[in-house]
Amino acid sequence: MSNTPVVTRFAPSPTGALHIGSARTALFNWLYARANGGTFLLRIEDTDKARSSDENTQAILDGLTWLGLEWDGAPISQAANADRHADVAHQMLADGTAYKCFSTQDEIEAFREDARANKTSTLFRSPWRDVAEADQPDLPFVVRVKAPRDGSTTLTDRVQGDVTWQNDQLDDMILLRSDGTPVYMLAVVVDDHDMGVTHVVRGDDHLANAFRQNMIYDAMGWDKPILAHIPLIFGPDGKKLSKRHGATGAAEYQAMGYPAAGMRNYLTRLGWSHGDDEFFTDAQALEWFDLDGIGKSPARFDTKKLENICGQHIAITDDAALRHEIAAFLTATGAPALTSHQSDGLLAAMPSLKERSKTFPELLEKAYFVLTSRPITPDEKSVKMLDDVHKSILSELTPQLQTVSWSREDLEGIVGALATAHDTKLGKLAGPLRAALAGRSVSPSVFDMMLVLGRDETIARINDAAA
RNA sequence: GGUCCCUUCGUCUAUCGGUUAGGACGCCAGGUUUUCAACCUGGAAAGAGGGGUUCGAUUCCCCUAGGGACUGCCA
Repeated sequence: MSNTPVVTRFAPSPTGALHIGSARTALFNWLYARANGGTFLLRIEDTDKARSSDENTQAILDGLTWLGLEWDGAPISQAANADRHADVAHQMLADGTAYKCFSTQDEIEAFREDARANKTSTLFRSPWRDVAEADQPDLPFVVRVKAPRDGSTTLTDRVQGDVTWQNDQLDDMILLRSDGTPVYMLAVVVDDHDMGVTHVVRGDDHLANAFRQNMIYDAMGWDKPILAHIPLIFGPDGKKLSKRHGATGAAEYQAMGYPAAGMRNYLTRLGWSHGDDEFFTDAQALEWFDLDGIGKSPARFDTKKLENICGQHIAITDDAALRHEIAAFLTATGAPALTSHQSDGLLAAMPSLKERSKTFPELLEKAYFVLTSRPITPDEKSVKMLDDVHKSILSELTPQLQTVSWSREDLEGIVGALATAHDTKLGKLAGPLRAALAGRSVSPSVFDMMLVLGRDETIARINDAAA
C-alpha cells in the first residue's frame, strides 16, 4: 500500500508487573514492526504518579528483554510530555474544538447517581459547552472536547472490521483536569501522533476509547493511525486471566523455566494463525505474521500446549545457546551459577537432554548426573535398584569397561551380553546402572550418560555403587 | 441500564457458499521402549439456538441466549 515505514508502539502503564496478555500485545507490535522493517517503540504511561513505580517500569523492561522483544530507542516517558499534551488542549480551546467546563465533581457525581437510579444515560452533558467566554466565571475548570452530537462515526479496524458508533453516545470527555494536568486519553493521542505511530495494536478493551481518541485526531486534523484491537487472553475457565488462575506475569513464566522462544511461539499462535502452522521459528513468524491473521474472539491460555511448544523449541535450540539460556535462567531465579566443570558437562550432555525436556527445570533434573560429583548419594528409588544381586552384576561390568572401545555400539554390546549371561534383559540392568551413574531414576539413556561421563568416571561410579 | 465486540471438538484453530468440517495440544486404547521424554497406530470429540437469503450454508443477514469490553478530573 503506502511506502510509509511502519511504526508501532507498546504502551504499558507501570502499575504492576508485565502481564502475559500485555506481553502478547507487545509481541504483536514487535512482530508487525519487525516483519515490515519498521520501528517498535516503547512508551511508559507513567502519568498516574500514585500507582506508577520505577520498580514496575524496570520489571516491564526486564520482561520484554527476556522475551526478546527489543524496542527501538530509549523508552519514552509519557509524564515527561505533559506540557506538550496541555499545549494541544489549549490549542483545541483556541480552535473552539474544546471548551472550559466549570461543573464540579460533586455536581457531576450527583447527576450520574440520579441517572443510574432512573436508568437513564449517565453521559454528562456540561451546561458550559456553549457559554460565551464573557459569561464564564472565574473558577477552576476542566477542559472538555466538544464531541459531535449528530450522525455516526465508523472506524475501520484491522481486526474488528468496521465498527460504527452513534455520535450521541460520545461524551465531552475531559482533556485537562482542573489542576491543568492532561488526562490519559489526550496523552495517548498526542504521543502517538508525535511519535509517528502508524499502527496502533492494543487490547480490545481500548476499542471504545478509539472513538473518544478519534475526536482529538479530528479536532487537530492529524493523520490517524491504522487500528488493530486484539482480543484479550482469558484463563482456562474463560474468565479474565487473573491471579487465581496461577501465573499471570511474564516473569513468572520465566521463573518456571519456559524458554523465551517457546513463549513467543505459543503467544503468537494464541489468537493468531497462519493456516495450520503451530510450531514455528522466529524467522517463520516474521515471514508469516500479519494483522489479518489475528482472530476476533478471545483465547484461553493453555499451559499444556505451552509446554508442548516449549519442548519442541528446546529440542531445536543450539546446544551452546541453550547452555547460555539455562545459565541466565539460573541467575534470574537466584539459583547458584554452574561451575565451569558443570557447565561443560551440561554442554556435553545437551544433545540427550534437550530431546526430552519441556522446561529448564526438567532439563536440569535430567542433567543431575553431570552436575553432581562423586560420591553420588542415590535417591530413594535408586537405592532400591541397587540391591546385592545387581551390585554383584554391576561389579562384573567394570573389568569389561576397562578395555571396551568407548562407543555406543560396543557399550550396548557388553551390557547386553551381561544381561544375557544373567538370563535377564537389558531393561532389568538399565535401572541399577542408571542408579549407579546418576543416583536418580530420571535421566538420559544409560549409554548416553556413559559416553558423556567417559570411561574413568563411569567405572568409578559403578565401583562406588557396587561397593 | 446504554453502547460496542465475540460464539467451530475440552483447548488453540483451519475453512474466505458446495469438504466424509481438517490440523495441533490434551484425552482414551494398543504398540515400541532403558527411567523420563519421545515415537508409531487407532479412537472419542465441534459449527450456541431460531429464523431468513440461496439450488446449496459453519461461511452472508436478522433475532434470541451466553460471554466480554467500555460507560472516571485511572491508565
